[in-house]
Amino acid sequence: MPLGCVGHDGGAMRLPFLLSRRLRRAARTHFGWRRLRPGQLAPMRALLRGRDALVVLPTGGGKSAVYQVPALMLTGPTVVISPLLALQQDQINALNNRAGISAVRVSSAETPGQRSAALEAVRKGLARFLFITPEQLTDPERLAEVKALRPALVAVDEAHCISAWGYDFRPDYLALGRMIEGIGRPPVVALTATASPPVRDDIIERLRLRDPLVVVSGLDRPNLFLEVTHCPDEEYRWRRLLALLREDERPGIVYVPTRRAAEELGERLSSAGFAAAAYHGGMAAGVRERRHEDFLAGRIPVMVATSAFGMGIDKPDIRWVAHVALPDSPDSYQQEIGRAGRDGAPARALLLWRAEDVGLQRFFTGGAPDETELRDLAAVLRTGELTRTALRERTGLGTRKLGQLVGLLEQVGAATAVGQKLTAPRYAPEPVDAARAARAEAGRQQAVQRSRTDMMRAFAESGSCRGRALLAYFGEHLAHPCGHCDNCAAGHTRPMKKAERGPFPLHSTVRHAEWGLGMVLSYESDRMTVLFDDVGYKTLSVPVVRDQGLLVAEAG
DNA sequence: CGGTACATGATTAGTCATGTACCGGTGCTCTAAT
Repeated sequence: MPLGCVGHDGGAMRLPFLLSRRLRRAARTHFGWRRLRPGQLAPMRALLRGRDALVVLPTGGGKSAVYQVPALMLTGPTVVISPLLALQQDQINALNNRAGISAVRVSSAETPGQRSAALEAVRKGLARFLFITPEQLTDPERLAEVKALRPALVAVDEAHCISAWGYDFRPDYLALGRMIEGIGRPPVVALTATASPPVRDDIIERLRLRDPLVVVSGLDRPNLFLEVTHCPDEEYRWRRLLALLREDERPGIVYVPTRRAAEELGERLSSAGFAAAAYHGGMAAGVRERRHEDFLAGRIPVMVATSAFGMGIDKPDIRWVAHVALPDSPDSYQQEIGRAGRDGAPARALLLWRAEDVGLQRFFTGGAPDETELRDLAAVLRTGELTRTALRERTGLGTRKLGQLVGLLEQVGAATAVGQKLTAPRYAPEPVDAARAARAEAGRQQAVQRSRTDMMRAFAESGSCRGRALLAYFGEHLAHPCGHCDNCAAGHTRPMKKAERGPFPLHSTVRHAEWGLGMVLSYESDRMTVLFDDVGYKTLSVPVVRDQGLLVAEAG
């Protein structure tokens, strides 16, 4: 057992100074880290005291340390819930390379024998970290095995996946809160590099965090120069990309919206004499792995990729990130450009966009779910407890669609999980009402997603400080121009005067007759941006708001 | 939702306008055939 193990009620827990000292000592002894930043220490102290935490720290800001250091001071193993097997493997290797620390995992990549060996190692105290995916925890047996290990801490890595993937892609993410309760509900820490206010709310609600300490730091990246160019056509976009490649050092990442674009642009760049390769989710696992490694090792200096290339790229010297299409949201944009310049040296983020790019994002957002399919599914759920396979047979729905519809019905109280089976809860609404409510819920989610795309476009079209606009989106206020964007460099931006602040304080709550409650995020010349719970981000004219009394201040 | 690719038709030689089919991201897991 490592030095300085403590229970949640240890006397020293109440003294922040002593606690910080012990955390620093543990960080030095076990990991060789000489200092911890305030954004790391505060959540670590919270966890040791038994309090939940949500930590938003940029890539390379030492997120893993936030759970790893307290993990070694607690009397029990830490369960790390992490979305990608490749990412898990990297983290496990990193931990196992430290003397005296051992991490294992349970996933589809292990044989049943290896899985029980891993659990046994944790049970005996030989391994301190157990890595696992949400999908594994849907198995009640697996859940019970993990619970029996009596974990002292749960870390949810890349927690924004709950919001980004839970609703339509990996539905098991939505049930994480219940699963964590199922393994005994120790303190929980959620970690991510980027989370706008609605995403934070989603994480807190979905994980069922209790009064979490929320720590957001380092969203502004002064060494990252933000540039946006509107491209009237594809030819112009290509020429601007070539100019970037000729001017700038490697390595760099070009983000494209489709798999085909990744392959085609990769080829085209190679033919133009650049050492470029493509990366997307449709490639064979072996090829993907090799390209990932080659990029990390510097053998592929330019990667042309879809959003599949991202999490787990632990490379400090990426000199630029270019977007050859408008990202679906500032959330994705921030996440993707954040991979550049992690070493602190100057780096560029170049967005080459066309208005035509928006259509694809609209498609990805999806349309309204079918009312009849929802109603039929809701009715079938009322007949008893059924597996997903049985549900697919009874309704004729595909795996993917079934997952989406079940997720929606769960949210309106018309579906619930019992072990691995699904059914309607006791007081479930009538199928007709359930279907209507589920459609409304889907509509709300899609409205919020569309508003994110609108904000991304507004960011691209903006003639004001981009750093400030991006931070405002994430609910942070920057009084001065950022000084690291094209508009600042062109001298278009200046500090905000008091008079430019509008009629409501920043971050105060307001009510709109139609859109309901919202939070004031920013003022920019005579426009203001408000984030509404039900419809997402909206930009309003301050004079109109003033003259027509569109918004009313609300307490809270 | 909107772009691209290709077909069609009006015409008498290649081109152009219009119509239409098709496509589009992110990963876990288990199973069955080699």
